[in-house]
Amino acid sequence: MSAYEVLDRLRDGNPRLAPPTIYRALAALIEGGRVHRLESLKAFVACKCEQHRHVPIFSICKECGTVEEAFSWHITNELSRIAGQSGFAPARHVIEVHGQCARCEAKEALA
Amino acid sequence: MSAYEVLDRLRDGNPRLAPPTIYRALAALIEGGRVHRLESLKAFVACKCEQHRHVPIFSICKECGTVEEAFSWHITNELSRIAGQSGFAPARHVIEVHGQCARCEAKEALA
DNA sequence: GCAAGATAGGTTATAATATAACATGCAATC
DNA sequence: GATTGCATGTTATATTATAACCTATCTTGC
Repeated sequence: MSAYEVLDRLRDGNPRLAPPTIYRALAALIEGGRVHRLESLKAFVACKCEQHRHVPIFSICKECGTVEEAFSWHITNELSRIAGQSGFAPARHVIEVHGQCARCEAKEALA
Repeated sequence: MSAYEVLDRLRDGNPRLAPPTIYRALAALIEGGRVHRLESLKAFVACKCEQHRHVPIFSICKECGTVEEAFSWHITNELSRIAGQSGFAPARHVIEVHGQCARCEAKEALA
């Protein structure tokens, strides 16, 4: 969902709502780990995990737009290690994989 | 460099240049692997590698904006494996690490 | 209680990023 | 030379995001 889609939805009940309000709310939710920003889509998703403090790995279907959230300490650590080789101190990871979900692949195979 | 920074530079020699021209050129360069888009910065970098067909891992310094490009088959494969667990077919990976580069850390330690 | 400052959220305006839609020109083909 | 197809130019606008300022509420010391 883009920030402006959120805005449109909330405007139904609250017609004076403006973009900064949305962006501030999203910033707070992201801060708290309840929402993630999908950088490559300029969009936002609710965090689906119980534990809101991991590094998320997103699989994004280019057909239907469905987003799956996964995580892996192994990848997070390995990524920190590689980035850290030149003395870089990692603070935030962005990991997104674009492709096609199982459902859309099946659909395409039929056609 | 943002698309509009590129535009401003090229406008010096070519005042009628417009955004779609820049975006089309960038799209072609990205297609050819000569340029990458930094999704989390809405910016573009020239690919510094000889071999323009790998999956890049970017380390982005939040102080000075310097971007380092690395790669790792291990991470790429592991990421494909994890995304693929639910039948997802990976096509494009976005891997970006934000943090502080060695130089900026040193500078901060002095201050 | 009340003035002074701090803080959160509202509001207006605009900046920055990106693309749609249409126009033009040029080359290849017939 | 007309026709068609493609690349690029051009205009306009859509989309995403933030700056700057305003207002109300809360807070702390007096």
